[in-house]
Amino acid sequence: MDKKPVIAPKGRQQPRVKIEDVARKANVSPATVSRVLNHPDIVRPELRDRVMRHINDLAYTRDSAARALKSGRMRTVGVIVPTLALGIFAEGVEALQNRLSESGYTLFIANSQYDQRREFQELQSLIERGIDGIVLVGASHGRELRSLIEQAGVPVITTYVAKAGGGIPAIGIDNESATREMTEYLLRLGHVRFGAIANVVAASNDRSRARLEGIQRALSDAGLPLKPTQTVKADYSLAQGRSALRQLLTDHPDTTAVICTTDTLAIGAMAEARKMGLAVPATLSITGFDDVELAAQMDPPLTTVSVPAAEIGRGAADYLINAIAGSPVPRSVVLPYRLVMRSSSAPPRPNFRPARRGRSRDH
Amino acid sequence: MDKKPVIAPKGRQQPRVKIEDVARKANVSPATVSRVLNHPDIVRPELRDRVMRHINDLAYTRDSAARALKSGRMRTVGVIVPTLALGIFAEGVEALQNRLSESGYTLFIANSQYDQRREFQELQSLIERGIDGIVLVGASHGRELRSLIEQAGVPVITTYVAKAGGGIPAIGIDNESATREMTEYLLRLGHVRFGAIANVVAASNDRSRARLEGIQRALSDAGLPLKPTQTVKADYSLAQGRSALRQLLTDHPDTTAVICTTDTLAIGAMAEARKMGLAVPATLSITGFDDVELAAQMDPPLTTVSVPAAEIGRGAADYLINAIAGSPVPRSVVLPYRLVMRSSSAPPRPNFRPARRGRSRDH
DNA sequence: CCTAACTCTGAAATCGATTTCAGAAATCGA
DNA sequence: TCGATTTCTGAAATCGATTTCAGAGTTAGG
Repeated sequence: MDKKPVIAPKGRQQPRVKIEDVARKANVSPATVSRVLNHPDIVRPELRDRVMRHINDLAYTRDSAARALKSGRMRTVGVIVPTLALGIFAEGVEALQNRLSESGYTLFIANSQYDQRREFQELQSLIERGIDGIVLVGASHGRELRSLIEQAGVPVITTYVAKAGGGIPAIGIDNESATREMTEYLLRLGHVRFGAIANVVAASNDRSRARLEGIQRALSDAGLPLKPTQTVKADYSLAQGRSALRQLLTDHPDTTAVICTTDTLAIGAMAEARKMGLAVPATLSITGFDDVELAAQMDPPLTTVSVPAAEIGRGAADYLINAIAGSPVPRSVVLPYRLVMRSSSAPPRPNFRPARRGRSRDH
Repeated sequence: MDKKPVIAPKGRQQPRVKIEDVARKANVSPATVSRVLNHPDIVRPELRDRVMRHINDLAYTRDSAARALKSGRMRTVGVIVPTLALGIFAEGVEALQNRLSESGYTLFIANSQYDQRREFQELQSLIERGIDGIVLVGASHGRELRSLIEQAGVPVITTYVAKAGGGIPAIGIDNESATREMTEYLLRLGHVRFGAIANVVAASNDRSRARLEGIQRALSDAGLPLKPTQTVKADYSLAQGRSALRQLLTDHPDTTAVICTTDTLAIGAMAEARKMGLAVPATLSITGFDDVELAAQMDPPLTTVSVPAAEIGRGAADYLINAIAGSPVPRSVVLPYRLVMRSSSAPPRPNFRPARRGRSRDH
């Protein structure tokens, strides 16, 4: 007689209430229930309330699959980051998610481990899922990835960089310019013997590559081009920062300033410097990039570049929300970075000093 | 007259290739194409290859909405973490995502900012999305949240804790036992004047609360119960670790061991200790919890408890995949933590030393 | 009081893939 | 060679919500 199983064997206990159930209870058609939910203003208030009551009574929620199928919109956005282990990305993703959530979107997350092939696969999976928008990191993507995006016709934005090729809009900072400024600052302090530690091992890490280029350019412009051995490549671990510094100082013991493309590397370098008995900044100035929470708490506090990760995340969310809605969107957004001068950097020891306007500290 | 806009204003350019298109090209029925994709083994190899070729030619991908509608499975899992800013959660989420991805699942991510109301809202949104499984953090959840889960009939698992109430399975470590062991270790070293710094400000942070209880229990058992002023409550920031230590030492200048419920707090405490001119571990032993990457790189390296975050993430993924498939699943999984003794902890200065078997270091 | 102009609601088609059911083709044994 | 299995494929129903189209009901104007 009654069709409801007394107790479902294992799976869903209730067969899930559907729009038709609500319609029957409320003595209206499914169409009306749908209207109540989607266009409340075109339903007679009295009727609307009655239907609403039954919706609540039955705790009805519409099936998003059916909804998506009919409407063609999933109300879903995907993001692919290299890794979540880096606070800078975690922060951006968190901001992204928060903003999307406010607008009724949900965020799919995936990570590529700095591997372009994996990025492509994850993107494929996301597109199959019917996402309405996609957030990427950086400008270096395979061409097949770009064509996949284009073919799918999904709005996309790439983050943490100021511009990306292939007509993809970007939101982020000008990485090269940031390290260029940082390098110029160190030059002004009077440094002449530089070293760079860059996590450019991963092919897709164009942020660090741009940062390295910023360093190189500034130094070339100053007539102090970096020799290959003055640049140590690393991945993004703290331990690599340590070994990189060791190697750098082995090759160039007289280095007075080390510029790292990441705070993690810089913190590793500082740890190693301490272990080697080198005073920072008296003997060696060290700078980082990202301004992670720890940077300010180091001893000495780390000079670095602050990246507005949360703002990038929010901006990416806003961009996609607008793009999906068909609203006009900016081509690209360049956000300001901020050089944070702390005490891990100082003029070099008064030795040979071609400083233009460096003030000596411990004269 | 004609309803189709000549050129889509902005959105999808191609009408998206559907299964029927593939079927027509390949001269088979949609059913066969579907079978090729879902049960390749029941289709004649020759035919299967032919269909496959056309699938690739047309770059066909099935519409997940339609798929989900028909099958009732979204192949989607949701996770709600307090925050991604903590490496320990980011690591777990990353492992979770990787494992899910291997099995064709996609991960929805949301964060609660340690707010139970927000957690509930995010869960609601995820459930409306039709997720097949949900991952939570910790055991403290509102009862309405639990009933929502139950009513939705969605498999759930909670993480980073050894057990949770309300019949919810858990995968994680025994937090209380871990700090109890840590405290006992410090007792064995000969410490008698303890302090604790715990991030128990957020009501929902039962991990840190359990850790604090572990400390308290061990000390009570040793006849050295912690006074209220020997416990400083904090949130999860590094800066709070600093101020907490300062406050602790203001109230109890003779403290010789400080146990923190988080590495972040411990690192903050170490920074402050250094600033105050206190030698670690000679004057003050400090311990943390989580074993973040930085812990090992500190000076001195931090004694802490290693939490298998990646394993937790993977385990949660496996649990849900099985639960969704209807396979038998374990009730709960308790993973081993690992006490990592590094040099931030040592016997107290030879002062008054009731050590049972502490070896003196600098005799 | 009757028709015109609206407003509101319901029936039914639709989105795209999956799967049951049954029939066609192929394989096998006699 | 013929019928009995077995294997494989296709037609059609189905998942649940949305939305068009048209008709029912209501109000207003003449």
